Amino acid sequence: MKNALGMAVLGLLMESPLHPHAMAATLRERGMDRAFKVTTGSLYDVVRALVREGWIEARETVRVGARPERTVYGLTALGREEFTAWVDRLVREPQAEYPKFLSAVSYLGALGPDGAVAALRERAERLRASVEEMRAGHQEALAQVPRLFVVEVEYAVRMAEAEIGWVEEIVADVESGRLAWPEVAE
Amino acid sequence: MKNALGMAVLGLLMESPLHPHAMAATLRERGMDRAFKVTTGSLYDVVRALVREGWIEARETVRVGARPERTVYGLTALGREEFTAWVDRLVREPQAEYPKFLSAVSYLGALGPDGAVAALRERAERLRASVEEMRAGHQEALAQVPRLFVVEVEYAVRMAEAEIGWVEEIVADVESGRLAWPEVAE
DNA sequence: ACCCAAATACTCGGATCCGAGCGATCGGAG
DNA sequence: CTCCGATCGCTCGGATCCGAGTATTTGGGT
Repeated sequence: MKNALGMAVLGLLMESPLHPHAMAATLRERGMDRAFKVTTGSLYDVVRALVREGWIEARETVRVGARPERTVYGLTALGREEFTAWVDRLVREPQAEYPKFLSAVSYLGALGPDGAVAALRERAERLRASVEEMRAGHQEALAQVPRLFVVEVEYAVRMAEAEIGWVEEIVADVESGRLAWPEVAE
Repeated sequence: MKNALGMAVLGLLMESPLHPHAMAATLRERGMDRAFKVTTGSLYDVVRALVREGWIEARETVRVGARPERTVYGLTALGREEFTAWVDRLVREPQAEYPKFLSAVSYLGALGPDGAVAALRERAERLRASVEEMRAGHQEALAQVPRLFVVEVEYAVRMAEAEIGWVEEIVADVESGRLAWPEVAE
């Protein structure tokens, strides 16, 4: 089990049994799709994998009207344990991840000083917008649920702000010449 | 073309034609494998994709001794253009990404206040170690190449520091009760 | 009464990812 | 000279990912 979406599924089933379509709907409704990429295709794969591991199990398959059957899944005892173990592990151990921006920054040189400054400025602008949006959503959410349930938004905001700070610093360094531009493949 | 490893390949070929195995070796030698996940399997897929797009082309296939043939690839004119366009786009537009930690934080509640504090403390510790390591590597690198070529390490360090800051703040908030723990599925 | 948009619920297959493995060759210790 | 481990360079196939498609049904507007 690699896919973090699996964790979201376990998290939902901690509350009550559900069928896959309902899981997707609930995740989106709660805005959890900001933390997990929830695509239908993957979801069904993930559910199958969780069954294979014995962490969830089919409870019943019901048919409402003449729509496709719904298979309702529930947690097993093992699944309950694995869920917290999973969360614990991901919190404890930083994973080596490869954000696209990190890759792109490695080749900042290719843009030339002016190109780099322009692109970085635009990024900062977009980041500011997304921070604004997240903040607003967070405020709204806080009116309805305890802070603990939306604390991940605070994390996302903080990270975005740190990135903005770094980007602006680099822009300043390029403009002041503190970040020299050796001649390089253009 | 989604895979950022493709960008790394183009970046290398800006300097001179190479065969896949040499690309992997060079990337690792230069420590670029901190920005790109470089696995052999993916590399050959990526190279094939770049050929399909017409961004690189086979230049020759040579055989040294009786070892497997090496196919040497070089950039096309199109590839040259696409490289900078690619970098530019990734710098300008923040991508929605889904770091595992963000997912895990969404379920921090499942650990209980004490469990959460313990896990977060360990994370902070590990992050501090990795910052230390990055800093050391960066110093060493600066002695040999211009800052521009290792500026992505500065970014990584900055982000890690921001994360440490956030983690420590949350720990404090939990301990002081500023982050309340509604009773919840355990 | 009728039509169309949205919702319901899932399947399918192509694209991608990636580690294990493979067959060969080279360098150096004895 | 000969054996062994490291290196060379790549292939293969399973696992995963995921968007587009399918087929029905409900609901609201006219």
